[in-house]
Amino acid sequence: MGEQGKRSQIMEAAVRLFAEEGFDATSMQDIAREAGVAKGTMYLYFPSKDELIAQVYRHCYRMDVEACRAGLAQEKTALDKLCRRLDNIMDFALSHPLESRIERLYGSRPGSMRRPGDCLEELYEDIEAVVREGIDRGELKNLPSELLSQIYYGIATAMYLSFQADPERWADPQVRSQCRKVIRDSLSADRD
Amino acid sequence: MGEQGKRSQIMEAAVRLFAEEGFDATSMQDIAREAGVAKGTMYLYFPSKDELIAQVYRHCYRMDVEACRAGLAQEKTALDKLCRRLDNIMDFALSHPLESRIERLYGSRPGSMRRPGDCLEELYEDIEAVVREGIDRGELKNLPSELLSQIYYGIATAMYLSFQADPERWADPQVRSQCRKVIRDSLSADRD
Amino acid sequence: MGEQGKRSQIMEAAVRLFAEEGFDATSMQDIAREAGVAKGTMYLYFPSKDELIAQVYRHCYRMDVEACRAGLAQEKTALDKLCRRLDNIMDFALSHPLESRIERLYGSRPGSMRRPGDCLEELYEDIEAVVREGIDRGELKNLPSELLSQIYYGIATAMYLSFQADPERWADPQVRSQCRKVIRDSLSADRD
Amino acid sequence: MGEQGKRSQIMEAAVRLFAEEGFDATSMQDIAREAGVAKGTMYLYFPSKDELIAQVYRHCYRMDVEACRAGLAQEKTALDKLCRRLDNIMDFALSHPLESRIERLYGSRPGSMRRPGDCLEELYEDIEAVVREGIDRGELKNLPSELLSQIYYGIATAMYLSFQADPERWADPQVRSQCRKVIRDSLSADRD
DNA sequence: TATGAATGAGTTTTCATTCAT
DNA sequence: CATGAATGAAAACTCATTCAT
Repeated sequence: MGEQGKRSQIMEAAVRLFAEEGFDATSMQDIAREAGVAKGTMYLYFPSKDELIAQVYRHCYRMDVEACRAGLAQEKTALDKLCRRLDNIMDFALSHPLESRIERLYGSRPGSMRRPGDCLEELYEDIEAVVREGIDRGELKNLPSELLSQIYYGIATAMYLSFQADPERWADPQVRSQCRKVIRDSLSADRD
Repeated sequence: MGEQGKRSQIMEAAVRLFAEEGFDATSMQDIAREAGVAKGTMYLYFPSKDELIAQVYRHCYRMDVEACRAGLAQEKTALDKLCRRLDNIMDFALSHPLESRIERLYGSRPGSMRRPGDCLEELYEDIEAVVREGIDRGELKNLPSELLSQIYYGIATAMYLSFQADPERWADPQVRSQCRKVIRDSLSADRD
Repeated sequence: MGEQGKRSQIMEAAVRLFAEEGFDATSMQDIAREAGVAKGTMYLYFPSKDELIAQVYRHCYRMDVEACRAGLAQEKTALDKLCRRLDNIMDFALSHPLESRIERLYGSRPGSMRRPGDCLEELYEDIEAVVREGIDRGELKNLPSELLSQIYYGIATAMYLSFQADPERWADPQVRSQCRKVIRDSLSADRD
Repeated sequence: MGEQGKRSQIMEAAVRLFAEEGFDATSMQDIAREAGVAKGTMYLYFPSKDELIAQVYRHCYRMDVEACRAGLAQEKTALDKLCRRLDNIMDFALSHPLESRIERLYGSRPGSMRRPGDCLEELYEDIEAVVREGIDRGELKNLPSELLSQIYYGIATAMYLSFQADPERWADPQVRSQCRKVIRDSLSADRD
């Protein structure tokens, strides 16, 4: 596991340490030690610590995006898509706590907004497209799609934080359906 | 504003810089320069950078707690209280973006969970008490109070992030009532 | 005790702290606190830390010189004078351990040789005069007086260090006479 | 001399500066400059200034111990051993004035007694064993062995300080024999 | 490609000294 | 006289980055 190259070793070590200690409290030396390579080797694969951080983030982010898109095509309504995606989000977050932590740490990092193409955009755009469609069809509340997407993510994050302490509970089908209900209730338009 | 003492000057400079650059990327020297005092002066008022960070955080946190509690007593139902509090949260967050940022930065800081009595506890406990009561009365969804509180905060945060770009929009009464409706829909129990 | 002036308070506090912690590890602040005066007050009585150290040393040194000269006039032979002086040295050292420590600390301080008139000179000159006379009279070994004086002091210091742990033992008259014998044996010329 | 490694360069520079300026008055920067290396390099070889001091001391101490033990086995009586050792002590001290100074500085350092295994123990124990044996055999004065050892060291130190100014004089065989006589006279028991 | 010794800019912190009150 | 807030030079130590091997 991890021996298809020095690059992966370094990335995995970095994910582990960054998630546990934070970006600033982790030195290049720490990562090199954890990865089992020399300090100089780090710079053969990553030109700088900043770039390593960015690539670690992008790595985690890509895994998340991939996982979150699974099976979305099968769902018809916007709410079904959003609920399906909630499952994906939770499954990923609970099975990849380190990568999730990295995403959150990076998102709240000052200065990260400055790097274009860095942050969450793809995830948000996916969601916003679905949300926009749902609003247009009258399925979702008539609020700015950007706001509604944020709310959706806010709820998903809340659930992740809550289930994180005891990931087993999320496996319970009844719990999942209750959580889907929360999503539906918050986002769906009044019917009648 | 800010000349009633070196201590305040330093705190205000620290709030500004920490919020903009993060805790680690801001040096004591930077803060001293921004505050217009000498490096050594910092240590007359704060025994270490760690302690400065902690006190800056507590300062922001206290302002937030105070602001969020305003007028809660007048509300009767749990939902009314939560909606009133949403107003307070948004008003504070939009009028004190730096302090809000500090709160979020500190909360996601690795290692900050270790200092007991530090983090968000008071705010969460306030909310959880209301939520628990609402659940008991059948007013709110029958979910773990801790989860429901997280969801409430998740939605509030989402709204803050969304309105942050254009704080004026939150002043619109129609927008506010729509946002309250989201809170109500997500948290309230099914009636029948 | 110590209230005949700020100056004395400061000196006494300095003696205590310098003896216990050393010159470098004791800050002006520490001394001010111990003396119960403000930091600035220190500089009304001593122009600098270096000067305070020098004056503290001279104070201890003067006490020592005074104590060591007591009763010397009554003794006739060089050996009697040296033995009497040994008593004085030991009595002073054991009853003024702080002052003795200061003297030793200052003596081994690098850079202290540079200040003229600082170090031990008076004590040494006293002794050397006696020693020289003793040599001339054939009473003491025919060695350079400077060497013999050093040896005398070396033995006295050794005794001080040895009795320091249990000062009571020095009160025993038999012990004292044994110690005098050591002095006599080492310094006196062969008789025949 | 000194180019068999950075570590030695640093140690030698440290010995020089510590001996001349003292431990506290010598900064890591000073040593780095004297050794011709960068500040950071110091910390590749010594984890802290305290540790550097301790290792410098141990280095000097070991050299001393080694030198002082030479040829002791050949001597039979306690007095012969102590005289032979006096030669060793003087030879080492006069040929290694820096190392000797370091030993004395470290010994009189406040706080150095706290590090166990640090100070002079080995040297003292060596001597005390010889002294104890000499007392038991009636060869030396019947005084506490600890006191007699101190006196021996006191005399040796006195001689070192005295010859330091003009080391050539110690080479004179007549001088040496006179000095040995002082040792014999001070320590040996009365014969009759 | 891989190493790790070497660097030096930058960080936190201390403290002797000054000076307005 | 007395104070103690303010200063800034200097110290110990860290760490991203380079480069000779």
